[in-house]
Amino acid sequence: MSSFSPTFPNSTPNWVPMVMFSTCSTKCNVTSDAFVYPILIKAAGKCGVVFHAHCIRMGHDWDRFIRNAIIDMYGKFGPLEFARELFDEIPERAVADWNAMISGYWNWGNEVEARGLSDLMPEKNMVTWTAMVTGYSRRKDLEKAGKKIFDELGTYKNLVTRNAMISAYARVGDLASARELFDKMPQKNVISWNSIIAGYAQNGQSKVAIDLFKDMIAKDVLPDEVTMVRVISACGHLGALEFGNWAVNFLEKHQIKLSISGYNALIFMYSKCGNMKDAEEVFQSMEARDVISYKTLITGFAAYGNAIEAVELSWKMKKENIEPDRITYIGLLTACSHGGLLEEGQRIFDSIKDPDSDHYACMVDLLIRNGKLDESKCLIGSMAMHPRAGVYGSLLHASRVHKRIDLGEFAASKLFEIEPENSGNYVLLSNIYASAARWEDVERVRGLMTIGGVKKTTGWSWVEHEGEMHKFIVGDRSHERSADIYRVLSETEKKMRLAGYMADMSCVLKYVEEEEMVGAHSEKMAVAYALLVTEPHSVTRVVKNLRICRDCHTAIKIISKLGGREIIVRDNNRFHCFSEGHCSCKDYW
DNA sequence: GTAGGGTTAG
Repeated sequence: MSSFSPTFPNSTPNWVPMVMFSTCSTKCNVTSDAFVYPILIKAAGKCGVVFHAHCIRMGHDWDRFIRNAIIDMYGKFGPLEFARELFDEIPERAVADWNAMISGYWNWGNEVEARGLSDLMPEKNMVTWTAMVTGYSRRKDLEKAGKKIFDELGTYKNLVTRNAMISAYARVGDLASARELFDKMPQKNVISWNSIIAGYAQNGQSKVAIDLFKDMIAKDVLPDEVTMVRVISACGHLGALEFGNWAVNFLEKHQIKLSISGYNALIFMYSKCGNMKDAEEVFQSMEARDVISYKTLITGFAAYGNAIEAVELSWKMKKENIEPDRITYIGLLTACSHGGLLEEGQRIFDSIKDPDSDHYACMVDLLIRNGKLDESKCLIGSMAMHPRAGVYGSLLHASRVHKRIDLGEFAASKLFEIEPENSGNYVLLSNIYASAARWEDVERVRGLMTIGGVKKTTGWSWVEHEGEMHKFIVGDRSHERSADIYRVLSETEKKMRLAGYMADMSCVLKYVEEEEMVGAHSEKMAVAYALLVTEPHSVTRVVKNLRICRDCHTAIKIISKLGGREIIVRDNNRFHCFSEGHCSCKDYW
């Protein structure tokens, strides 16, 4: 962050709204300069400027271009009916008019009208096909109707349609086809790279996305903002702060300017990496913020346990007249839950107009963390909709912590119905029985898993070192420093035991042999590796200050270097900052 | 000299 000084190049240039305003105010009394208007309207659209331009009067040859640009604008920003009115008034429609209208329908998710128009139009071109392919892939509906379009494309294959197909394949999760098409392309441009990088990133393969980005650089293709947004976001998902900082330097070096989404990606990356100071700095430096800026930072604070900051942000949001959406509320409730703000959480929950199952799950979690297990069961009972897995998941976890077998059985029975394939639920229930020494029940639950053919998912974890990601899989010894890792692991265990941290150790090391918890083994490998490459001699000191948060026992990840007496550990989506024997979440054992 | 491809959130 040190050398990072943001500007806002993509804020709307002043002249655009001015010209737009004069266009409208003169009732589109176009002059011979009218040919610039379609370009200006398009430019305005790219900047997000919407203006009222429904008053077009035809009187000039160029007006059909203006009208087309306006249809496009309404198609993007609404109201769509205005676009349709203009479209219906056209006596002789050009292919471009049909295409603009069809894209408008797809933008608003109206497949029926989009398809209807495409069937009606007398002649299609490449643009029509591209719009249709993209439309179907957005609906994840390539199988039903889009495949036919793919085949029909035939002679229309060019750079743009291929790019559209790559992102279409990626959007429906068919990365193999996307990659095949990408590799075989006679020409590529930056959008081809963006499409394939986005494809991997969207499908949870952030590492491949970053590797492709490295390829791209090596091939001297200059990335643009969209590439960087994807790469920075991928760094966030991986917790790869070193490479993320490299990317920030790259932005500066190549003078790639960021818009709001670029800044949002930076907020996301820094928050995910536990670097809330820089996340907040980016947020503060922005000239304009949207709901994503807010919810990303709120979610970051929530994960880090800074409930007050999260709640204060929601007030600031109100002042800026930005309406929280459902994910913002999830972030806020999570923050209250992790920060112990029961009343504030309850107040926020009550203020949600139409709470969904996820909001209930957060609320159940909040009640449980405050010891209100039976109240949470009541809340579940009061739900108008069918509770999703997360709702019972919170209850099941709490039942283990509070040793409430009755509630655990209740939650597990529901979870076995909703997601019978999820091995974690069986493991948790069997652990609940085990902690009460009810071995017959332990065996019974394991039997259920065998009968149902439920397989434990393979645990894996990773840690970043010098810009490279190291992946560890349960039972895997293929890492080049595997011998060292196991040595550090066993030394750590001994030192922890000598230091008298048996209880904490259970979370980090107890299950090395048993591999009881999903992923625990690989997480420990990652921890050991982090110790190995950072400060191998400070293991004892770190261990002395370590307290394990009750949520950490499923997954532990060190994402920062072990400097001083502070250690930042990350589980799936939450940070725990331990120092002096305290955890930032105030939720440690 | 219109229209089509890539963008952030639990």
